[in-house]
Amino acid sequence: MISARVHYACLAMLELASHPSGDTPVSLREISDRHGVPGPFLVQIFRSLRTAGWVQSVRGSQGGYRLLIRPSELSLLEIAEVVGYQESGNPGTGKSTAAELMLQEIWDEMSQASRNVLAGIQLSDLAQRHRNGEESMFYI
Amino acid sequence: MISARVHYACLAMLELASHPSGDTPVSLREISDRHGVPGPFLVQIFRSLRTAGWVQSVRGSQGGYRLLIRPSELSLLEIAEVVGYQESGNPGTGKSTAAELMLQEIWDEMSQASRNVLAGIQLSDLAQRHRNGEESMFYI
DNA sequence: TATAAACATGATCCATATAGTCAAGTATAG
DNA sequence: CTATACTTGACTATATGGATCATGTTTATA
Repeated sequence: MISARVHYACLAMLELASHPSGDTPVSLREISDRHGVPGPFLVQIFRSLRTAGWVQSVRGSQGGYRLLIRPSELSLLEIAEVVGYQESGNPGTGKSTAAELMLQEIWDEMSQASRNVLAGIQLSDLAQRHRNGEESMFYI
Repeated sequence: MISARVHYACLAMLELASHPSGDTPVSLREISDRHGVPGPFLVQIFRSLRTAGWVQSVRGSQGGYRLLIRPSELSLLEIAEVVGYQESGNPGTGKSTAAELMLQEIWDEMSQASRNVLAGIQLSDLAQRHRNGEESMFYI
């Protein structure tokens, strides 16, 4: 359902958001080591994050990435989408029986339901929850 | 998001549910022709539906399939699952950072949200909606 | 009883997307 | 000037889903 790409991307952004800003940037190596993320794969993901303008790359020794955007202004849905969440719409796009259209509406509704979950969680929520251990504090 | 398999399966069950019971069974050919469903693919799908015990096959000439279950007792989620909706769980199953577990919960919640949509629609709802043209009458 | 209509079963193929890799290059701290 | 680390672009491999084929079995009906 959720691709590894999206999973890693959110993990990475959370890592950046949890890092004291103004400090030395976070290297891919750190993220790659801390969680089991395959190194070169992270590179691909960060390319997308950088294109989106959310992170800044610092080249050279002691380089890495810094967060550019306020974590409260970025939802998980936005992150997921920028690394390729659900490019291709649902099936059946093209034919058209009454029955098929009806089903199509349902698939859309479904898709919307899951997107709403992601849309409702900001990166800042994630970071806060992370700091406070594992207590569930989204819907308070 | 929704596979063609699931789409076709729901379409097929709707077709059976819309057919006067006690009448001659519905042949795969009819379904295949009416909507653009590739013939031999339907065979695969009906194998699952039959194994689930929801349809009865009638072999020989004039054969086809009959619905065995009450449409009000079957949800779209059940149909989707029997033809292989979301066998494999979300990614990350195996590792375990605090951050990863936290994300995992979110993916699960997401998955649950979409499943709830399907779980909330019975085959009978679908059939009724189909009869009454295209008016939305799910949440009344 | 012969034949055509249909389902039954199992194997197989192909296209696409995703996960993951490689290599050559550039920038920068120390 | 060297090690570290990002940049870019191409590339491979594996799994999944979609779709097909071939062969066999059952049964209505002419």
